[in-house]
Amino acid sequence: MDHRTKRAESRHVRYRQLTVSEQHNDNVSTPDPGTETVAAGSGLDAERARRLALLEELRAAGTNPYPYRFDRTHTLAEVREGWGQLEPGTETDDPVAVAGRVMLKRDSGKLVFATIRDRSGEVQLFISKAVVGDDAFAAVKALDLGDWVGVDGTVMTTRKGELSVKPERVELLAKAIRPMPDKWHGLHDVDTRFRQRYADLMINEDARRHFEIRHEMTASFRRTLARHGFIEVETPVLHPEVGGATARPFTTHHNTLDMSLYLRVAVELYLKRLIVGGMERVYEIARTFRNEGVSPRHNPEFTMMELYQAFADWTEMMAITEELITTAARDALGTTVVHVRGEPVDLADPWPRARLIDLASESTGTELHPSMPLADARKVAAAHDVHVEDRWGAGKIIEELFEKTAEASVVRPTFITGHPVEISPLARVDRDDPFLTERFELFVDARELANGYTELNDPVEQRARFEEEVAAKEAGDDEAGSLDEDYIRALEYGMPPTGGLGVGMDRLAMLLAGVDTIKEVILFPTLRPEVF
RNA sequence: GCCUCUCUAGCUCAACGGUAGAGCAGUGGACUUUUAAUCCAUUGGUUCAGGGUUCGAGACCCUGGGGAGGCACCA
Repeated sequence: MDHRTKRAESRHVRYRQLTVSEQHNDNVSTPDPGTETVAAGSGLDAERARRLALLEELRAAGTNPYPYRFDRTHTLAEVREGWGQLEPGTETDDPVAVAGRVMLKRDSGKLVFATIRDRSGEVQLFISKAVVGDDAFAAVKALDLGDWVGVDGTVMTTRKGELSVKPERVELLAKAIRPMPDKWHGLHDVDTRFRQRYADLMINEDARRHFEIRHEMTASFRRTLARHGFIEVETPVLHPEVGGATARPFTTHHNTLDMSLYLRVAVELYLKRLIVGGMERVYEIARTFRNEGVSPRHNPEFTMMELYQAFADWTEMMAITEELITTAARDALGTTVVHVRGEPVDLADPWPRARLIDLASESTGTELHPSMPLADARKVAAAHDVHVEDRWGAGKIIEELFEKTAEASVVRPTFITGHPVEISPLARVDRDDPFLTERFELFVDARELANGYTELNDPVEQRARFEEEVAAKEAGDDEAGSLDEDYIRALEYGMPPTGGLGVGMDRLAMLLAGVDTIKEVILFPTLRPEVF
């Protein structure tokens, strides 16, 4: 048996039924207690009641206002590609089946113009009463903005040259019960935009564009990493220990195992276990959770791409950082030029490198180095109004000084390098300076976008560094990690020389999309629950 | 967590302390090449919630709630 034929027939039947039911439209004034009460008045409730009543009429006439499928032959972009060059006033016999949401409707008596949109674009429907017939035309007139329709018709252009599909049949694919946001002004209320992302996406072109860019960026990363021989892996989200980053975790509990678990704050320690195991090049695009503040640059859950490469050091990590990001810009935007604070920045230009201690020294006017006496470092901090905890060493104080005095001026892409050992418990000591590490952070527009280093693979030294963290935690630092015995055991099996990198995907998406709040690149940002 | 701002019709926005309004959407009507179609008519409100001041509160004050920005913390 031929399903396709049967389906086409049944669609036709449904359509005819729909048009019959639409004749009820002429009868709204007919006494009908139920309809009368719901149709009275306006406002959201009345509008929903009106459309729900319409649904019941369709169903009563045997029409399903929510049919199961529609077979389309062309996306709207494909229609535009195929027939975009038609001269004004051209009629073709080229058949297409297209589907989309009704975005605009212009009723001019015996003609209705409707703009429909699918994921790929918009095309106008040119619906003629003479072509579709009286009943079907009434059904078209009863369509609401926001309804989904499927159309069989031919391609044409109007006298003014507007590319259009001239339907022979219009099938309702899904009835909208709730009105769309304003067709001209759109949806501005930020609360509503983030809570009802579906409404935001249907009406705001920019919102759709941000997430297309984000998708292209992520897809580009995967392609670049594949070219370099990296394997994508998935490691636990639920961690028995906190580690891999200095951050406050979310805590949860497993009932059957009766154990506390933490939502991961990083994937670093798991990925390096895989390097120990010999996987050589691994990465994870990892949803990560930090129980900290919410701000235009911070969401409690966010996405980091972390990669680890055996036999590489930090110099290779800087090179791949540049390649990943410039390629992603090219793939997502078609250009490597992005805008930072209104100024064009070409990501393809070389990214300067500057040592963190040099920038901090420059901005404070004092030579700073983690080997300096603690008292001197504290003096500089006091002079710059930087709060200092008793347990902090000179390295941590220098980092604070950098953040307070120098970070804001790093606007163009810059690798900040050479972080003090004290603030880099997993990074390897600089081969030329025992107080610094072979580490870098990429800053753009004063925001940290990436962080990478030559990995510490000496299990004895790693244990000592962990013990310092444990001491810090006991001294009251609730962001410090704990001692991960299993990770030390892994290192004891031997981890090859390794370079590692983490990239903040949300922040990179912000840079590419040219937005200044992280909520614009997270589909469903964390919000307090809505009260209904 | 603190400070500031903000919340009015489904959406976008008005309203000096003095009868809550407009545009869009909706409803009824006209129109066979429109482009946010246009034209005529028209429905629609617990002004976030609860108190208070006042002859009178959308507006002023207090408390609470949502959101935004800033600070703190972080990526």
